Amino acid sequence: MENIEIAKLLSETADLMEIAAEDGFRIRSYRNAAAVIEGYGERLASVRADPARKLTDIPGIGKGIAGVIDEIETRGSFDRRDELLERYPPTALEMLHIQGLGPKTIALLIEELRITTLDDLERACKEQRIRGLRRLGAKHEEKILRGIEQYRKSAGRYLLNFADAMAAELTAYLAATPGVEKVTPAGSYRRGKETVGDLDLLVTGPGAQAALDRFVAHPKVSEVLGHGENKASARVGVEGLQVDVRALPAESFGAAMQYFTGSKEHNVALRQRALKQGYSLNEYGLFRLDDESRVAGETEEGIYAALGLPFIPPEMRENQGELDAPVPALLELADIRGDIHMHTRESDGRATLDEMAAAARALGREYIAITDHSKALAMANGLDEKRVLDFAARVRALDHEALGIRVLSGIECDILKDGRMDLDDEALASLDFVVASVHSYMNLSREEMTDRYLACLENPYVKTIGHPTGRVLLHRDAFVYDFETVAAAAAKRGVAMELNASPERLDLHATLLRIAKSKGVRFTISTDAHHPRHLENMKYGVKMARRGWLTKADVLNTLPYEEFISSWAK
DNA sequence: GCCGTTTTCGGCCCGACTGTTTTCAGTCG
Repeated sequence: MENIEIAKLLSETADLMEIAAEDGFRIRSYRNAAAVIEGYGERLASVRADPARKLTDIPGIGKGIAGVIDEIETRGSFDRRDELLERYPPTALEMLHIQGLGPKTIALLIEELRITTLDDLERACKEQRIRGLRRLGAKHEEKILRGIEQYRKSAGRYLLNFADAMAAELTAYLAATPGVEKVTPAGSYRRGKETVGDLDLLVTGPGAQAALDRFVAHPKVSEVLGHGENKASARVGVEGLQVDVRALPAESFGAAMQYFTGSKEHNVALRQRALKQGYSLNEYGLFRLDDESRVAGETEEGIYAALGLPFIPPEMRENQGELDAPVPALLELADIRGDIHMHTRESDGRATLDEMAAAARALGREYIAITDHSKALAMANGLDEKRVLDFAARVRALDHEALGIRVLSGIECDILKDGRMDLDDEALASLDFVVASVHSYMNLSREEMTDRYLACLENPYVKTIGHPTGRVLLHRDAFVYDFETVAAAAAKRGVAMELNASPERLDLHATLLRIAKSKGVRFTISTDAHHPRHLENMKYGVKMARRGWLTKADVLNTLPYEEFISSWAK
């Protein structure tokens, strides 16, 4: 079994244990073990197979969990999980994803009202049966209904990194079929959308149809939805992502790529343009209207060129003016030189400064900023003024030559409710780089939140605004405030805005990037890594930047170290 | 459950808000 699947079983069981009100520390151990396993660089199966090694050598895994892993590897589940699943319906796990519902309330709902499905729960709220329960009232009914709505809205969507991993695995698998010449993902995944509903893979070559047969036989396929000559469709993995694989002839491969990459709106605009020029465009090619002869279709470039257009990068294909504007030289991953928002064990990260630096250097970064949380985030063990000063001195004393990478001392400082910084000026002045972020009071009124950001921009030490809208994909909506006013003020004050590259955030998103750019804002793109492997998420940030039409010149951490530092001088 | 040791048990576990209370449990970050 894969590490990720083992981790999932452990964290699900931790959820159930919470509903069963078991010991909190034990639950924590399960969660911690799940996180460790998910991030472990090697399959647990190979550790188990090696007589010279033990699972308990892995920090976070002791005798108990090691036994559980053995059980999982031999029979796919373990006793404690099975017992809990008999006591609680599977929906119990789903209910935990609803904002405002926690384990105690869920246990109460199941025990007192026999609620087993989301529909049950919705009905109970509407029939005002929740308010009869201990400690619960009318406000809870409203809150739960809102939570159910939000949850349903996000169901069936998947984060880009999840789609990315699945696309990589299936593309490699299909490409290994004899006679397959090309396998290319299309759809919203190729456009770099932050969430995707399904995954489209296009296959060409004499072995394309054999690839369809191989696809439906893939061990991760859980349900075949359709399997014909030219298309196979299936749900993949425990998560149930729908994947469509299409077999295509080489002569229309480019047309199919264009067609299936979308967006629908971009394609409509492109077809209208073709008609005006005397052509018809469909998924088989570009054809002359008069004699129906094929003009292009083998490549996407050929189609755009025949229509008198430059190649339009997939990330721009949203019908947001891309057919009428010059195509900018979009940012590339290779342009990125620094990663200037990340965490270590000083607050809520999982690795040390040295480990983060080494991982960043391995990815080719020239500089990083360590930006742990400030003290307002007590749960993350945020730094107070004294710890900040100590940390700044420690970074100054580092041997950057020996590290092979420049390390900046930084902080992700909380923006307090009224817009003041969580740390005093002396502490902020001691640091090289200050990211200012909102982590509390997220439901302020539009005016209050706007004023809060405007006040924060007055602080002379703030260099960039971290994850400026606070959205968490599939989970939490963006804060409400006057973005244009704040962006204009940031530009005026010389404060950058962050594009947070974490696949759970991707904040700012494309539309806001373009608005901010139009106001003169400069950007930083950072991973907000809490683990060395998160540093690789930079690619998602770059994707989003491209969706926002950003070029190298818009992004400060494309600058060489010395220029990056001096770019903040006002 | 795991971990660490001035080792084999005791520590791990913060702080604020919300909604329901009438002094606090539940949830969230």
